[in-house]
Amino acid sequence: MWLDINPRASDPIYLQIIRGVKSAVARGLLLPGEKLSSVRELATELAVNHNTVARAYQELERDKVIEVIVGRGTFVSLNPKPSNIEERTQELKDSIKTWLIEAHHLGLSADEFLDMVKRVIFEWNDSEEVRHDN
Amino acid sequence: MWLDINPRASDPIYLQIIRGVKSAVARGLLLPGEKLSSVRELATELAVNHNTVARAYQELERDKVIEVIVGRGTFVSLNPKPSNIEERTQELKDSIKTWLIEAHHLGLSADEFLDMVKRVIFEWNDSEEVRHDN
Amino acid sequence: MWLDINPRASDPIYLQIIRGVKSAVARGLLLPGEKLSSVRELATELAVNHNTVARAYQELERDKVIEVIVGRGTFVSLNPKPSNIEERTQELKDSIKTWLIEAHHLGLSADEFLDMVKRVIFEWNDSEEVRHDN
Amino acid sequence: MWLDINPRASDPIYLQIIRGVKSAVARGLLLPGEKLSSVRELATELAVNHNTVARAYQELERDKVIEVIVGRGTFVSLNPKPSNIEERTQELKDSIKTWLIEAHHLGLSADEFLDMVKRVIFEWNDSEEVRHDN
DNA sequence: GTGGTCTAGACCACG
DNA sequence: GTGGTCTAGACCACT
Repeated sequence: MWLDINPRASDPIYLQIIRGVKSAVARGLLLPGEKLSSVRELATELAVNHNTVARAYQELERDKVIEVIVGRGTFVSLNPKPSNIEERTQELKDSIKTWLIEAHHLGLSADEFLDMVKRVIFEWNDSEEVRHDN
Repeated sequence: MWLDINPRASDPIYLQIIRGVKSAVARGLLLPGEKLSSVRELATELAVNHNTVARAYQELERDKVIEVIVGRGTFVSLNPKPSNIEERTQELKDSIKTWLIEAHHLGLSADEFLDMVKRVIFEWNDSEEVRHDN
Repeated sequence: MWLDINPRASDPIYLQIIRGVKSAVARGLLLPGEKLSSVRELATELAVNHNTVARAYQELERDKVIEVIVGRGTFVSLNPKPSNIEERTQELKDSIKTWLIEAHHLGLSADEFLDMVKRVIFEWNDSEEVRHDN
Repeated sequence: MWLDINPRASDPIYLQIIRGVKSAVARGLLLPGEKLSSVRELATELAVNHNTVARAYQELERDKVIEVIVGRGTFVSLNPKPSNIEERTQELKDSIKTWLIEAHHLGLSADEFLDMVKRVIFEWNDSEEVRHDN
């Protein structure tokens, strides 16, 4: 299973699902057009309430990451075009700034922080090409 | 005022205060040993309840960002030594990964993400030396 | 009820709750994975405000004694890993030293103090196996 | 100076003074009959408010650790007989139990806790004979 | 129903 | 005047 949920984590399960799906799409574990498990199937697999999965799917649809075709199911978008790019890019920058400050208080310089980012990207690339042909 | 709060933001006020103080310390707007506004003063300035400020101060003290001297007030730590460095460094990396995925879905490549990080750091450095001698 | 609180004691109620829970966990009255009373239930039982219980639970969670599963409740940690072990071990030693001095002024020699410690441990062991199989 | 105060510590200064004096007496740094600094002298030396020192002296007198002879000064008691021994012995036991539980949650067994107590006693004895003849 | 956050207002310990 | 604690009651997010 490419999705791994931790109910003990502090961030809400629906967010973990959203991130999990986004991650899988970004890494090519889920390909454009591919069908996702239904809400109830996924809820059973993950042992969570189906309302939780439904909420995650709704937000993913709003983000144009997935598409619902009524009567057919839910699919990974063929042309993912997130809607409010500007707003979310700003969020992204705010987050980076927050974490930069956090890093500072952890004793990391800006350069060390940058190195950490590079390392994360490297690890990410390293594990990316898992399934582009499956 | 170096701190400003948005009571309608989604993240809690006490967290905004914590981040604001950490940011001010990291940028030298608040110098080691400097006295902070008292709990009730700051509460009045920010128009929030004093318990909210108290909670923020307590968490900052646990993080060794600030120190309380009973009956005298609250001061920026002289030697800030955060305690759970390992754990929090891991959180930091997890966060970066999450935002890397988010960036991907915003149409940014890893390189573009890295550029954004560099830009944020640059802007940060640019505004850092605001008050080291004031 | 394995927890009882004295609202007129000098140490704060939330600390009494923390100690009570830690004690119950240490003695096996609360087993790993077991569900605790909800914040509001316990508040009612103890006749204290729910915020007071919430604060105690939050500190216990930071200490990894308990875990919160959102929407489900609060549970005794399966793998308790306190974080600041070194710092807190030092506090422990300082405390012992303080009490050793106190014992001296109560007319106890170091040996008698040690005997008292042994006795406390003995009484503790004696009551420990209360419910490992319940 | 045999007394060392840390205003940044979490426990109140007056308690630190009490403990400092008790410790000095227990170790023979202050001998029975010896004169203590006056309240105002000590307050100046320690750079604390004289009310704080006064409070500490009052409690030390109640504990029969020191004696005030009006017009002459304050002296270490010749026959130290603390008053409410039973009550305070119970406090002592409660404290030990609290710290035993704390040790448990720090991953220490009862035996390791006992070893720690022995070590503290040993270190104490090691530094005790500093000034019995001065 | 679960915990998390916030307000308003009160009291206490400390310096 | 400083922070620490507590209550009563409210609203929100999550499952």
